[in-house]
Amino acid sequence: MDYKEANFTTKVYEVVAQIPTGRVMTYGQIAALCGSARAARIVGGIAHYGDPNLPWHRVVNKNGVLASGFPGGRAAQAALLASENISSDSNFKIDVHTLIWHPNE
DNA sequence: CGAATGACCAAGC
DNA sequence: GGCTTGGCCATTC
Repeated sequence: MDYKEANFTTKVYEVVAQIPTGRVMTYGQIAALCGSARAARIVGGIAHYGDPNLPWHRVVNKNGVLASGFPGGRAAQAALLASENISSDSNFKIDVHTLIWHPNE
């Protein structure tokens, strides 16, 4: 992919699409990578109105808990995560210390 | 084009 | 310690 000339939404698509299996990212992290550290809500908005083919199930909030408005509920998202060896607890919370990934590692 | 929304975050009570 | 309020900023109607 090319470098600049990308709108916020386009960058979010790229970032989310590049999250490796078995890893997750936070909305704030993605927003910061896209140029607006405070635009975490926008990432969520894109997730709702944007491309449904992207692995949004790998995106969680800063607390390490699965998002709320996921189609089918958090149980559906947890099931997808379980398919990728990501374990979530009874509160749909994941291990932020281990599973959070960032592209520069 | 203007106003409202939103899958969040941080601070306050 | 958990719940409520306000602010953020791009996208959508």
